[in-house]
Amino acid sequence: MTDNRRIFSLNAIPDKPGCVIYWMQRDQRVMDNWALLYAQERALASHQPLAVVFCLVPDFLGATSRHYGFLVRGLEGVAEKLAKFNIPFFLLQGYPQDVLPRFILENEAGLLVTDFNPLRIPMDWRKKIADQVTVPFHEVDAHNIIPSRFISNKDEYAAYTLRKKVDQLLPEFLVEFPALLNHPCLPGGRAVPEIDWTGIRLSAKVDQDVPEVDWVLPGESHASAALGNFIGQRLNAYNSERNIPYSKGQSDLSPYLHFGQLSAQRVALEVMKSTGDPTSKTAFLEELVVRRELADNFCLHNAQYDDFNGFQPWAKKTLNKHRDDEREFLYTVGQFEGSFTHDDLWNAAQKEMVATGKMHGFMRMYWAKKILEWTRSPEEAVAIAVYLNDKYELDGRDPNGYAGIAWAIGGTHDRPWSERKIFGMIRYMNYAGCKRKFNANKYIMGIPQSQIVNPKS
DNA sequence: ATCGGCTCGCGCAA
DNA sequence: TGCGCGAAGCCGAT
Repeated sequence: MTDNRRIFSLNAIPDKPGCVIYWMQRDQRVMDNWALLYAQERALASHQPLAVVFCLVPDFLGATSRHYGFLVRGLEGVAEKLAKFNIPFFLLQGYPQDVLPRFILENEAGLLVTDFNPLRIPMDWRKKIADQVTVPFHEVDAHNIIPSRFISNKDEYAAYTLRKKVDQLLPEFLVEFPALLNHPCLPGGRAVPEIDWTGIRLSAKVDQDVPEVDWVLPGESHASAALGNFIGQRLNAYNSERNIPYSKGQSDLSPYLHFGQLSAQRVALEVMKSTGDPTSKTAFLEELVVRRELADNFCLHNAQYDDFNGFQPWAKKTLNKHRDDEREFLYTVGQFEGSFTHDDLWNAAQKEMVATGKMHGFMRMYWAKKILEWTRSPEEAVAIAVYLNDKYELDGRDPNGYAGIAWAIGGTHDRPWSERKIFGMIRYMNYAGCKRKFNANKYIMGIPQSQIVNPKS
């Protein structure tokens, strides 16, 4: 049974007979998916068919072919896998509010289920759908181990305030998943369509200037293999290697977690089961659980999560005080995008992101803090960091990215430090500090070359 | 090499 | 009301 603390009603319509539809959004996988499990549970209880639907929006929130390719190839695997469970998959093209209500009517649905996403646009879609449909509409948090709406009803001040709640609740929520069952009946109203996957990829009206990458292969079977590889090969050294940007010490699972092709709960279960250095396991689980779920909490409760106005009062005050400080270097967004700063370490991090779709976690902090230092205002810095992150990172448009940028530029979830130019009391980082931690030149020399097509001017 | 101070707000203990 | 504490910081003193 799905824990009812995972479920949130998006409208007050009472139960109705009819098939169950899972509108898949953020959690694009068949296994280990609480939203799908709940939808099947409800369908079986009322002897009804179950269908999964995904709405592919025409411009996908400014995503590029890099993201679109990863998404669509992953969905192709979802459709194949669902078919083995006798669950049909429908791909609707258009905005949810334009295509989903009609689909629900045509299939004479009795219940609509979706997954959880705290970001502005998906939240707005949910609201529009809730206003239009005449069936009960339930959201299931399939992304967080401890459901975001349940663990806290406010914008947590720092990691330690959420960590306490995580430590307390984790044993209740970090449980094995029940098996998805072969579904006994198919919806009668509508034939399961053949989907022209290649045609969909080629016809997408997305930015074609950022190519797909080949170091990380999309889909939940590749995600599962990547998890096994990390636990078997690299988890043991995670604590000592994770902040060395050329050492492959990180899990590299974030693209899978972002697209929901891998469940964080599955990752946590497998890491807990593994034998290995306990310090590494603890350090990894801190990032996977506390940091990741803190980012969802931040976006859920702070509507201005990608904006200067969303910073803490002390941070806004100190940044305001230093608005007119002299900047030694000023760059345009195009100069940042093309890696044309005076700082070879910064340029290397930017090139890594452009070429691979994943900048090393430690470098993301340095990268964002330098954008603050080299632009005219914190507003401009946030806008540039968000633009570049969302365009090039495979895990762009994710709460983790917004929380990370707010941490680096706006001191969110961090503490004040001693006052200095431009930064005020926001934690400072510099080149010398990086050199103390790792061989900066080795990182710079190891970055693949990349080409920017049509940078912003 | 290691340690404390930097500075603010929280949440808990007293 | 006091006190401990906080993602990766830096800097200066020992």
